[in-house]
Amino acid sequence: MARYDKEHKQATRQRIIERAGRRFKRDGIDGSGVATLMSDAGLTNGAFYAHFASKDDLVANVVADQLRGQCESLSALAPGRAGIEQFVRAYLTAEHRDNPEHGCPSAALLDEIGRATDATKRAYTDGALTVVDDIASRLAPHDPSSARAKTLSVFALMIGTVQLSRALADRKLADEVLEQGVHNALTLLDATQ
Amino acid sequence: MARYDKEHKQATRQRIIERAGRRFKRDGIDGSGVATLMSDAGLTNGAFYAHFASKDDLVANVVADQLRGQCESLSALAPGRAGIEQFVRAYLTAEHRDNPEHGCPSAALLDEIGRATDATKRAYTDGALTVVDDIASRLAPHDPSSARAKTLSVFALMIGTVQLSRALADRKLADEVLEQGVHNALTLLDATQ
DNA sequence: TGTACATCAGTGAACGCGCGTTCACTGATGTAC
DNA sequence: TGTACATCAGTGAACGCGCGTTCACTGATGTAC
Repeated sequence: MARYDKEHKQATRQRIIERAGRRFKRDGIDGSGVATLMSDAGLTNGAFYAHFASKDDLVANVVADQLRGQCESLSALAPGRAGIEQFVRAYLTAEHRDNPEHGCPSAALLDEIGRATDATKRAYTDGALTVVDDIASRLAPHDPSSARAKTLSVFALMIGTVQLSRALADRKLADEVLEQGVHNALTLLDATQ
Repeated sequence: MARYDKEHKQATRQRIIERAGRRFKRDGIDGSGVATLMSDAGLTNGAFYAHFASKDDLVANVVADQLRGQCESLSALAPGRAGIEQFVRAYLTAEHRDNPEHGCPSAALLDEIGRATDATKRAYTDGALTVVDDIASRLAPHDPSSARAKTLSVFALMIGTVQLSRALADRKLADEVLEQGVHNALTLLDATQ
């Protein structure tokens, strides 16, 4: 049960963070207990505090990790505006709406993050800026900083759209909202500010 | 302690619903316990089940009530597009961001509503459509149904913007997002689809 | 080479607490006589 | 008019349960002799 090579504990920690990300996105942060999170990672509750100082500490780490993952996935996109459009269209799908556990952490958790600790909000801010600056640099390679606010705002539209689509009990209406979201996101991206 | 006129119990029920709305918007649904909700209404926990079948039942009623309130507040707006612009500008302010308990239920709770019971999602859908159809009829008095999807999408932008602004630890950036949100919401409203 | 020991990731029971929910009871008031 | 009773909104203690957190312990392995 012990004396593993020194990467082992790190790997376990990372596994807890990744599984917790899925669980949080599915059931909410307040809706996910430590015992469940540890069981998701194939461990028992007692081991949790060998890896994290508190649940809040885990939350901040999960938020940072989720946005890091989102940022990495951007590198698979086509360069320039085509890649952004690809991203927008993939984001605003019924598949994303219906599978929050594999989706965007912002769409699943943004209002809970707004009520979270400062450490979590800071982790969110840093991670979101990395994502957004990556996108902004594709949109306006010569002046990415001016594209930052615009990109953040388009991102807000995308987040709100998926959340709204998840909350609507009428499937047809929920699909319409996604479709209109694609149209509006692209309109804003192409608007000359 | 009893034998009140028959409106008394209804008034108490309504008071519970209204106070619970504020508490939910401040601390989240999962973050608000029944004992706290009743204490907010000046009562003790035991009386709760004389008014509601369960916490879920209260949640659905609160969601319906909150959207009804939002809809009523629309009647104070100027007629036509000017009223909509007024609404958008009031919504996307630091004041709204910093006082969720008096603000929009969608901005505070939308991702939790997406994980709630079907009854709650249905209450949300019905209430949101009433709000949105009211706005759509101001935008396009002769063809409100075609403006519905567009209005829902602008509403999604506004919701996402306030949530993002609440989650960002950098105040200046959070303010920028609101400002850009106003610009983009108005751009979309004026776009000829 | 074989044995005794140190290490330490993980176990699992327990802590006090608040959760949603139930229920026997209270006590102020309207009604009946 | 005065008294006994029925009503019923609200009380507050208790239910079992899961929460976040603590801690004495386990046991497989690497190291020392």
